[in-house]
Amino acid sequence: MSTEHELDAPPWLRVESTIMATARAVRQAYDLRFAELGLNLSEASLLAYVEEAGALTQTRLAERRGLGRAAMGSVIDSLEKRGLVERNPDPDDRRVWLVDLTAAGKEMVEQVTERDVVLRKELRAGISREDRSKLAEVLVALGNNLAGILADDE
Amino acid sequence: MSTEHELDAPPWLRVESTIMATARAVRQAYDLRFAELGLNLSEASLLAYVEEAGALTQTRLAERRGLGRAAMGSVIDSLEKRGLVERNPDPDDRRVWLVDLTAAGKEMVEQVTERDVVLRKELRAGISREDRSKLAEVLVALGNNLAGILADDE
DNA sequence: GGTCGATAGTATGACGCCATACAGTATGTC
DNA sequence: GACATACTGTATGGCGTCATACTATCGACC
Repeated sequence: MSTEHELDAPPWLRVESTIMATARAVRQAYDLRFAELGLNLSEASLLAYVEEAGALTQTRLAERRGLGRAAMGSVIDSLEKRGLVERNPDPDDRRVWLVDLTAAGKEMVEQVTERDVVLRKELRAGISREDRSKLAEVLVALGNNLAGILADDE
Repeated sequence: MSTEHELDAPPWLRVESTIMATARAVRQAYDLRFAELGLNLSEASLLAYVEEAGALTQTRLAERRGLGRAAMGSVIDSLEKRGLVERNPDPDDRRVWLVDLTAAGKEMVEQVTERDVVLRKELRAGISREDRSKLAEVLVALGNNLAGILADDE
């Protein structure tokens, strides 16, 4: 099996490294495909998320998308500059912004989705549904172990 | 199945995001455990790799560890400053350095390996060998698809 | 109703990695 | 041998993310 060497290799060539390398490649591939739209992966995915979830505060968005609040703020900044997203005040809490799509943002989401569908099909080539399911399952288990380690050690 | 939502969720919550989040957590966990040694993951893994593979040029190291040459250079810089690694000239090629461990570096590798063994055991908790094997296999397949995409689009 | 601890968003500085451009060196060709 | 081409390592600037510290605001308790 071609992956056997991955598992029997010393730690530094192992699954952990493969995960990180794959993550970098995923980002590159999405960035490449979204470049025509003037977006990167973080921006495109936030647009699509807001369309689905509706207007949310920045902290909620950060939590759900797995980013820090500062990082989320800067993604929103750049989308706002391009007029794809707007910050609306929340009448009940003057600390927060409710981030929502503009009309231009809604149009952009369609472009993003089109490209995403194509890219995902290419990524899935030769990988069965069960394989993908298993991948997610094991990654989640790994993530849980990692969360425990990070929490325990403070 | 608890991961089902991952796969049926919109693209932005899917396997790709999980991969990237897991990659970040892996880095954090290793960085945390190596912090006592004054090392981060990149530095520790390079030390261990050099011990295994012997003295190599920076470009070879970069290729095998999946980094760019510039990034590899700066990892070596910081290890060299701490006296864990040394750059020796290659008598046959004045362009290159042969990067090798110092005596202090060899001692450090033992510390690194100890901690790595412990950490890997924790990471593997509840994940069978077949699961890990499958994980690597699917990640490699995904990586190949990604490499094709990145190459095709230039 | 004032005060105090929590929370939202922002500013700043750091890190790891990348891509590009550059100077020095090697190698193959005429 | 001279020259063009390829390759090594480094410098620089950019990107995305994080951690920390700060201000403004909320909510609860005296």
